[in-house]
Amino acid sequence: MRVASAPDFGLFAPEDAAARAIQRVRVLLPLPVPEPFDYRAPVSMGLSPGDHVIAPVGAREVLGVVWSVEEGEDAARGADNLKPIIERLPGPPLDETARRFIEWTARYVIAPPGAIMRMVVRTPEALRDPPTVHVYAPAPDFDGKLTEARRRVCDVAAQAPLTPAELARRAGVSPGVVKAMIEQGALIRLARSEDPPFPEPDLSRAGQALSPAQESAAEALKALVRAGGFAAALLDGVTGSGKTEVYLEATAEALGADPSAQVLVLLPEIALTQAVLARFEARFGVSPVEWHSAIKPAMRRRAWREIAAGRARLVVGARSALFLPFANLRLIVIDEEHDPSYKQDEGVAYQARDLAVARAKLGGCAIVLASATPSLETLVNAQSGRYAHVKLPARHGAAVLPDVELIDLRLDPPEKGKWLSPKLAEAAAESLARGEQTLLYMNRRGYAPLTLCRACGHRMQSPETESWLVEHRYSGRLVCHLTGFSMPKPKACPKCLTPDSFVSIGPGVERIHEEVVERFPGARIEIFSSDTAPNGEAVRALIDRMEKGEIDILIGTQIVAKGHNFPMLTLVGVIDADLGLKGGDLRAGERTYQLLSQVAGRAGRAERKGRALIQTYAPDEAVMQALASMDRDGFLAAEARARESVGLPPFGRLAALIVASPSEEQANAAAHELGGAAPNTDGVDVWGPAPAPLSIVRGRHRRRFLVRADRGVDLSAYMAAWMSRVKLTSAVRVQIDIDPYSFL
DNA sequence: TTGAGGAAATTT
DNA sequence: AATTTCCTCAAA
Repeated sequence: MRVASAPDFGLFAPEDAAARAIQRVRVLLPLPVPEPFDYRAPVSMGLSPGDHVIAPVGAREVLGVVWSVEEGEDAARGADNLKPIIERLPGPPLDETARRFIEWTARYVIAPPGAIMRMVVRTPEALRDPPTVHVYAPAPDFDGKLTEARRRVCDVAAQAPLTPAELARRAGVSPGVVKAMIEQGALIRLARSEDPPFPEPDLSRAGQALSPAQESAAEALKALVRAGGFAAALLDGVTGSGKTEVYLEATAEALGADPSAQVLVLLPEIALTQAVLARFEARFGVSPVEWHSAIKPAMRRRAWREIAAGRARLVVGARSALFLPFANLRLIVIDEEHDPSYKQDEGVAYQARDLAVARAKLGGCAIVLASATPSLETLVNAQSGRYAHVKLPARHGAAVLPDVELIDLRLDPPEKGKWLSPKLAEAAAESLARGEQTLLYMNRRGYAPLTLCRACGHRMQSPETESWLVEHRYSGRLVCHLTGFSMPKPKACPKCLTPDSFVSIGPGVERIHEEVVERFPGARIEIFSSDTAPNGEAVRALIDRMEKGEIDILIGTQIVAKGHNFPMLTLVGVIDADLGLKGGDLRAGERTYQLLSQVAGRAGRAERKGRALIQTYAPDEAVMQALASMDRDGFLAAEARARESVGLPPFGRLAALIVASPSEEQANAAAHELGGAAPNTDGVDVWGPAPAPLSIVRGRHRRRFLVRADRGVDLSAYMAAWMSRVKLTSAVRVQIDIDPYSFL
């Protein structure tokens, strides 16, 4: 604290000159404020852009990042009114690429930059030196006598310094012995980091032997990596073609480029299992650094610190890993790039796959998008030459395409109250008789999607969203699959009070199970859904039983679509192929093709040809025809033509805007005001407002706009301009979703 | 007046 | 996002 000096000393007091030497720093805080805040800091703090600091905000102290620094007379003027930076944190600064990525993302998704910052920064602890524990090693210069017990403690401690409790336990002596040795100086204290660096990937290991096709694909990707700078590639290969081994070679190439090079592999959240990590470990001798929602805070801190320092070289994570503060990212891999889980719909809405391409561009690094069923967006980019198109044909001996047949439910309907058509039931019986396995795919959890009162026609609905409650018969509850709301199934209709008046309409996996048990008494039948296998352990146990042939018929939701290969599985039956096509979603056809071709692909190996039977009421639909002939490219070409003709993505842009308010009138008023304020621009269509399909969520009434723009239009700028024209009361929330995937 | 309780404004 | 301030309503 400076003491006010007398006027006659002022001119000469050196601390006064020092005090004037201040910097004005702009700090981006992880708060939803529109711009970085200004603070002052002494020049001696030596701040520069990217540095992490603690700054006062109101009564709080918040972690932020220095965005820019100004020095000199101009900067000092008026800076007295600014609050001072409290502290500069040690630890590596956020590099320029990371900072530009935050700005770019904020602009693109129309969020305040601080909202993006909140996804990047963790706690100040991740920036301070890691916590340490005290461990003890034998004192080299200790010359006192050693008893037998003490001798043993020294031997253990000489192997590796340990905590007193560990030393005592491993040496098999009482803690008192160790304590006395410490007091007498026989052991010396060392500090060991609780969060040590992760072990380095071993690049000297050879990868798996690659087929000639894999070899040339790997070579193509390695060439892109070696070239340096931005480059994108679609790695396009069917399941079982060995895509993982190919991108692991590109990973090795990138890591080998320089000793601080980092690689990020993004996977759909569900794929982050031990099995996948094991493949990385087999290749590089160490487990990669993991990043996803289930990682605990202590590991999060450690991973963040090591990634920011550039010491964590290989990171595998879910979509949120894209916002980690990489110091020298040289390659991004997006596995299963078509997977819808890369799209975040809530809060800050973003498509991690698209942001990753932007991140790669900003950082001048390579990006590989891998899939057996690429998204139309990516395929169009590959075909137009913006991305390299690296194709990988099926490996000999791997799963071969099954024979796919459509079952026209109009001509071959199931009996009343049943869901398996005679053809499918017969095929399952044959498969059972041969001792082979059957998979029945039904993408709906629970027993029945609708519970109806026979007496008055009342539908059981979720109180918040008014969507139907799905009956779960095993738990005896009615569940809303959108919000998670659940209630016990009532004894009587809540509307007309008639007891036992409910009828269950439509099938879910539990109902299919009921039917299959009735049809095939004695067969071993199980359900595979997130209800029967809620965690990784249960999933593994179920897959294990299936692999060992302990299950004859497995009834599963889309959880079965992902990567398991069951050698004895020869028949796949899709109960209701039309389910995913309902709702008029832009990508419904694409998603149905991806999901069903993946499910069908579970059937059969080279030595046992598989069969997939797809039940549909619309066998003439392009998706169904494409599935029957397994003609992926034909289907995508038709889909592309259809989208191009109406200017939908990827041949145009889309944005959704949802206004939500607790009061319906307020929501309507806000929607009306927004509707009137929409700028009139060539090449932009604004549709709406309309009540959102989920018209009430968490007690808020929702109104929805959909905006379509030609490809050349800067849709983010359009939406931002639109928003700046209206000032809404704070009770009304507006959510903008650039390139929406969910149309609820 | 006082004080909940909730909406609105503020944070550099 | 997290506080602080402002505002309204109702009881004393």
